[in-house]
Amino acid sequence: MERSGTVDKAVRALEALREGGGSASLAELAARLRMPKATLHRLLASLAAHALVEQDGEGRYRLGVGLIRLGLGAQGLDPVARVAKPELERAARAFGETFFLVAARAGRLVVLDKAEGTGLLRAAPTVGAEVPVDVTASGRLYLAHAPELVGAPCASPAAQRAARRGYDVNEGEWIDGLTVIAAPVLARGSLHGCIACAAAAQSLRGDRHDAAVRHTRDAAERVARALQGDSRR
Amino acid sequence: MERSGTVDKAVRALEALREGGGSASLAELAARLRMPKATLHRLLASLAAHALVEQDGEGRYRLGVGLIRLGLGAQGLDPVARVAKPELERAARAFGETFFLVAARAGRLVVLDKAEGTGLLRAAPTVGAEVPVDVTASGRLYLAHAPELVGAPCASPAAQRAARRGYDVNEGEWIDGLTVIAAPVLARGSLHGCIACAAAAQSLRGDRHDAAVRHTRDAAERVARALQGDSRR
DNA sequence: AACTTCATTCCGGATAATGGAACGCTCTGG
DNA sequence: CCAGAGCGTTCCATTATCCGGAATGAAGTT
Repeated sequence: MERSGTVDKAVRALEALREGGGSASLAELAARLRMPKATLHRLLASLAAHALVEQDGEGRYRLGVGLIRLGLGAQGLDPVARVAKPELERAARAFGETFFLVAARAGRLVVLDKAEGTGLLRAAPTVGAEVPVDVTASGRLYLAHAPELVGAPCASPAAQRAARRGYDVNEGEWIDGLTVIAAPVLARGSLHGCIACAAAAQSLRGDRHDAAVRHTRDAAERVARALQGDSRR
Repeated sequence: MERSGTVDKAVRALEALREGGGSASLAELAARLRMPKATLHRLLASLAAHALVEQDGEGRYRLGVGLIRLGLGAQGLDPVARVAKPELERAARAFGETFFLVAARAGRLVVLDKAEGTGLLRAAPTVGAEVPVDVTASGRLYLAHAPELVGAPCASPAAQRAARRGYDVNEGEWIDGLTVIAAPVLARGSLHGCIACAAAAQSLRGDRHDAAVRHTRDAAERVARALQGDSRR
């Protein structure tokens, strides 16, 4: 697959700017990316013309509002993310913990959206971040229902058990102290994503655990029903 | 300011993909952008390598998850948007109408974030979209407090009146039937943005109008206080 | 099996990206 | 008050690489 070196460099600049957090000077960025200042400056000038990057009062560069428009556009055009958003917020408000949507895109599992809980101690996943397949509840549901979407040959016994039960639980396998409960969004015979509830392990004991399972499965089913009814593909 | 033609074309492709809504084939995109298919294909190959675009099962292109990460990253890194988000949601939930955040970026007014109301008839601004300066409440507040940020020489009398009052109202000047109430976020002696409440004109009569003003000014003040306290610039 | 339509690859030529060096500017400290 | 360091920005000869019409191969469609 033939590529364009110029575009590659421009995207690397955007990602470096994001990882840096806040703003970065041209010289800093050039050093981090090992690019000549002149080259980088030309790329940033084009990105700035479309507002994908901006410069503050005295020259430093940061990500621009054009990216917000494109990013929210991508989210809004995604059928699953669109119908899941209100359900995530509803669940987060009702239960007080963080709910998020995970789906397979380009062979990887990513967080498509989230609605954070209300507690002082709460899970805060990064939207857009990748999630591992092997050690997560969402990953196992994908292994069982659609292994080809995450580049896996077949499902493990544990994954098949989770699929039969209709949800899966992950207690500290992925991140120590974090419990995640995930339920599949199954519509028109295929898996469109997973709704997951994440919280500190202590917050999901006993009754709270059962309630979390209920809220998660309920939200996943609502999203599935909305997808069925939605005429748009 | 010297630019890179290659990067310009790549960004134009992204924006065309967003405006098209949903997905587009290579041939469609090439026709819309008047680019040779081979050229466009090379650009998209690079964008796809970074997940800024994706291809569905049979070749069609759409915006990718990498853009969601970059876009929400840009929003999360913006100090004003970050502290305003919970206040927007709180106000929208409490009052039931749409609240949004407007700020000047690169000499233009743009919607940085929003929280939609609950009614069936509700305002739904596009995050990232530009807002005119002359015919909006937020625009007048900018004219009065920081005309240089929106490329204007001086403030009109109407703008100065709005600034003295501490908020401004727009009834149908911008969009027929739409009433917007805006209040400035003033911190450390300068204007960082405007919190605005938007609804159908009929929904903001009498008591509701006064309540909307109260909620809007309250939210703006909370954001301002959060900005003062926040040590990060 | 002929035809259309699609994404993708090829390759010689010309364009436009490259990057080291120089510029103008604002600080900083002697 | 000026030398120096740092910044973003511009210059320009070189050449890497982007360009794009044409060719390819794989699906569908008639």
